[in-house]
Amino acid sequence: MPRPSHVRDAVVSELSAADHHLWSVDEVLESIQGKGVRADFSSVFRSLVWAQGRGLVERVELGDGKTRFESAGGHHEHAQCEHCGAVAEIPECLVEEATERLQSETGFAVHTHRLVLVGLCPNCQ
Amino acid sequence: MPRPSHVRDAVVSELSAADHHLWSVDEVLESIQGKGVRADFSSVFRSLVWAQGRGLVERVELGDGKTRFESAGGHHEHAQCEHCGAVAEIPECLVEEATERLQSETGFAVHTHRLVLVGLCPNCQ
DNA sequence: ATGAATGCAAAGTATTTGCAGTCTA
DNA sequence: TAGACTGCAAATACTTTGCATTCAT
Repeated sequence: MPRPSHVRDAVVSELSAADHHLWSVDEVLESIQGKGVRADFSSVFRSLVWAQGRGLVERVELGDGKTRFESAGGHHEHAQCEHCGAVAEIPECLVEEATERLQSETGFAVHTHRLVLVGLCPNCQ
Repeated sequence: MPRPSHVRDAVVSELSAADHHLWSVDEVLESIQGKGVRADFSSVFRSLVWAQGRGLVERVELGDGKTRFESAGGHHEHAQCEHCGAVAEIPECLVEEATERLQSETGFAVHTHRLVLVGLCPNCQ
């Protein structure tokens, strides 16, 4: 019988609170610790993987070597500032329309995609 | 005065030979070693970084934690098989058209992007 | 007691760097 | 000899796993 999981609870709650905000494991850890939750990196990591398996959160790879997570929900893309690293969310999906065409052209059955737009955020321009 | 750089030469030659093929550092290393070139991982890595700085090759992040390189050239996207890892090239760019619109919507000055389509290749379907 | 969640530490994986040795001009 | 390239090894940076401990049932 499961024992209450304060870490898991805090992690899931944290991500669903800030919709579509991107979190690295460290950020989640610091954030919930700041709220008084006693937790460890690996527990947070495992909670995130667990939540991913349950479809609660999604793993996002921006290509900078750090894994991030966000609450699962409507699909969207991300734009990352190449100077300060800030990430903005782009509500619409730019790729969906093209996947059918791609399937016939390449033979790939495209299930999903990862798109990161890279540039300068308003502050860094 | 520079001394002849057999590693650098071999690396650049290897990448430009197979146009737009994606190479991990290890793959480049094994490939040129197979051709009798004596080389080390770090030399190959540094050659690739050097070539990137000269605009000869581009670094490609597929989001699986392995850095890859390909010869620089016309922009295109990649599709990766989620089962076997095979990568196919997609000649056209699906995003270009949208960047202007994004700039006005998000304030980001988009310089480039990373797109990876993920699905099943013909063999793995 | 049982079984699951957690913390700590160690192992993994891949990239990046320091530095001494090598080699050509 | 000077200066640049190379190889080896160590340092980084993150992610992932093993295992003993803790805790509510």
